Amino acid sequence: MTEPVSAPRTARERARAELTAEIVETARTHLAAEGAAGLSLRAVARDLGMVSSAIYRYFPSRDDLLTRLIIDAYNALGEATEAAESEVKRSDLRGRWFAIVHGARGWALQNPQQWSLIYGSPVPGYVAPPDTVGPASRTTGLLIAILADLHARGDVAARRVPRSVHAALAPVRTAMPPEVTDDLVVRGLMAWTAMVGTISLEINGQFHNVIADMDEYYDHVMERTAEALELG
Amino acid sequence: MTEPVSAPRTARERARAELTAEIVETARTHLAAEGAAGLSLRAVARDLGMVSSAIYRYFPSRDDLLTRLIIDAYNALGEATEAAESEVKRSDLRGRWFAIVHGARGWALQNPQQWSLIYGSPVPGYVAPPDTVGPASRTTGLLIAILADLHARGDVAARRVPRSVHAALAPVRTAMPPEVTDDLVVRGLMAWTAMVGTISLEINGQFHNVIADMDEYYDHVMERTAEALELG
DNA sequence: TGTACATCAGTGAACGCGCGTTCACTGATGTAC
DNA sequence: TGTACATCAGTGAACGCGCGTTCACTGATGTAC
Repeated sequence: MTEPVSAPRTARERARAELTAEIVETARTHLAAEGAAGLSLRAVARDLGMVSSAIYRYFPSRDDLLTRLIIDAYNALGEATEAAESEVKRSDLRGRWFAIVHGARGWALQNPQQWSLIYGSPVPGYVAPPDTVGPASRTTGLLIAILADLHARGDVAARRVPRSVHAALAPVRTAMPPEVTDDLVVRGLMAWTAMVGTISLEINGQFHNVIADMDEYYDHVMERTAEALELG
Repeated sequence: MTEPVSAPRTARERARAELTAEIVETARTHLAAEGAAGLSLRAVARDLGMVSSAIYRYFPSRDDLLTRLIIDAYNALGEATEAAESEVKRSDLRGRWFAIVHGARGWALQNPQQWSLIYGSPVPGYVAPPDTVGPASRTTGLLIAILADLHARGDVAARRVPRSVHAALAPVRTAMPPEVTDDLVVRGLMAWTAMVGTISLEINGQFHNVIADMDEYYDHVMERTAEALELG
């Protein structure tokens, strides 16, 4: 995922790159099984047949390993949604939306703990370093592009938004083409919340004994959300 | 919160009730500070000046204490929303909706860890016993009542919903008056998801550097959600 | 091409910590007659 | 009202476990001349 720029030359460097990858992969397996709170350096080392202190040659602390997992998770989700979205004709905004939301849910259901790592409750005592910001915005970037194209298309109703709300939107606007109307920004955020919220509630089991067939329900809800975005 | 039905008679029973309450309260404080994963029986006992094994006279295990905290959280949220909602004129459906969503967010911001306990990622290794079902449905019950009243009012557009989605809704329907249309059920679920999703994302810090003024934003989003529900 | 030195990976022992849970025990409180 | 017995709360020690991190060391790999 976040591989070094130049290919490793010496045997030592090659071995180092491979072992780092193995540590991350093993840690990811443990994460999937136990959750972030249960991730243990000693357990990872044990699985790899090394002594626990050896891990410190590769990661200075447990938190750094966690950071790596978080960045990888953002990137994996980003790749999943980008790959799906890129196969759709640019002019088909609705199709692009569905590619994103289905790509995201598919990935989330296959990697629930990784999803929780990025969209669930923060790991207690852990503070995310700024390196996570870039990967985190890959998926949201796809949605922003749709909003921009939607605005460019021009035939979108733009409701007025109160001054106070306009002011509240200032931070998101820095990541967005300035022409996009406040109304569209709000609808985009609500659509995003609907997607993330629905996926998270499903993963957390909140739809048990509520919805029998989540595939159908999700599809229908995302359909309605697309309509609210006027994706046609 | 879940106090015994009959008042305690003997000194022993009174002391027991009081100490149980103190344990729960101390545990809640620890939960607020460390999160569910960091909740420790020994730490609670230490705070109360008892030896760790003494806790076992009151709770058979850590999981039982957690269960108690979960039930209390559901009840506290239920009380917060019920209290707010009950002050609104019955015919004012829009007002009732706002009372619920503001009550919920207010409680959540004051008790973020308790919110995460019930709507966040499940505590690893913990399985919720069926006792939590009743308290869990207090707040949702308020929303269902609004949907029923909305339907009774009669002037609500009811869009057709595909057969497959109708089938997916079977479980929720068992907790709802049968006249409520599929369309309204879906809109209710989406409104609920918007509320829980927005609050959870806020608590998890996902709106950092996105929204400057969450009060304004939340209010506006809930306004739009009320419109989608046609609450007038 | 060969040698001398520097760099690095992995070891094994240790530090210091915290946890949930069990168990035999003491002493106080409650109950039945 | 007083006595004998049963119930219960709290103690203190222990079991067995796991964790993150540090440190001095060995031996292999890489680099400069």
